[in-house]
Amino acid sequence: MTEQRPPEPAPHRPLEPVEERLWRALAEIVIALPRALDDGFEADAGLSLSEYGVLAALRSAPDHSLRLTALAGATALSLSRVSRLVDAMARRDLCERGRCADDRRGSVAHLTPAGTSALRAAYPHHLARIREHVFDHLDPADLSTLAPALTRLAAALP
Amino acid sequence: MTEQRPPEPAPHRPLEPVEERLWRALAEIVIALPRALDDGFEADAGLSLSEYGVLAALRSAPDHSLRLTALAGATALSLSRVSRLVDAMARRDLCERGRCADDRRGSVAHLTPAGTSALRAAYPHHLARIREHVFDHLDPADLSTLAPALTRLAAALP
DNA sequence: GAAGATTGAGTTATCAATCTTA
DNA sequence: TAAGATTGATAACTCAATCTTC
Repeated sequence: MTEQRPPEPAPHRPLEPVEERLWRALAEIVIALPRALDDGFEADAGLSLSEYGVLAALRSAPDHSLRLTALAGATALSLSRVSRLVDAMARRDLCERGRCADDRRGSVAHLTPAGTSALRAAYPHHLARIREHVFDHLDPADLSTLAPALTRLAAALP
Repeated sequence: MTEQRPPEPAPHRPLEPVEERLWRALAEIVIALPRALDDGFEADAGLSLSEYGVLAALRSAPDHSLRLTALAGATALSLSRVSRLVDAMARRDLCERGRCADDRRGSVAHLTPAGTSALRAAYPHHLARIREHVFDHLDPADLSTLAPALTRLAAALP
């Protein structure tokens, strides 16, 4: 009975100190960063962060249009959230809804000129808050480690 | 007129490509990670992530008690959210409310034995999800860069 | 039956106003 | 006046059920 075991079953191994520190920081970031970024942005820009995300996703899509499912994927929002959000934004003429040509189940959101203007007007405010709350506190030398690591993390999320 | 200008006023300088990649990943993480961690955790553990955070904060506090403002700080939740959450948890006997001895404005939350049990029972589930959604996707060699960088980021949040 | 989308119902989170004590 | 906390109103968000089309 001298059979060798692996150190410990992976899912139950407690966090190492460095993992614990990372986890605490990440937990605080996911809770507090959206609040910090949103705080004042809506007042300055007339858009919530989610609305900004929708406009930005449409802006960079072919024909400035996306099906709702694709929009949900691009913004990481849930489909039902996107459906309601696009409704509200269409009422404010930031985008318009349409039916999908080749698949009649589909709904498409399309960027309007007013939406383009709103996005352009909001951009400097958005940028300023990202710098203020994120990049002003990061060492430029760390970016080349952080970017791929966080990208892998994000890619693994459902 | 050959006067030299700084490259550009900092708050308006657009994101560098590496910054853009980092920002996109971070944006996805703050939106999708809480969902991913919460998904199933409540069913497995009988606690929401916020409730888990409250219990964990109380557990590591002197006398297993914290004033609500301190609890809000420790969990990164808003004070009003904490007030309601502690109410709901007290109804389930996970913690109890008390008045502060030396400052009669203050409310204190105190961990109960049932709260301690719930925390202990939830811990392995919590740990498993953190490993599954975070550390399984990070290179251990990056941790020593990531941990301090994210800690600085978190520390700068309001 | 499965995919895309919508909707009703319920939960979670925030804001502003308020109350009490310092 | 300010700090700690609570609460009513409201917005954001999710879940499950549903409808339509594939």
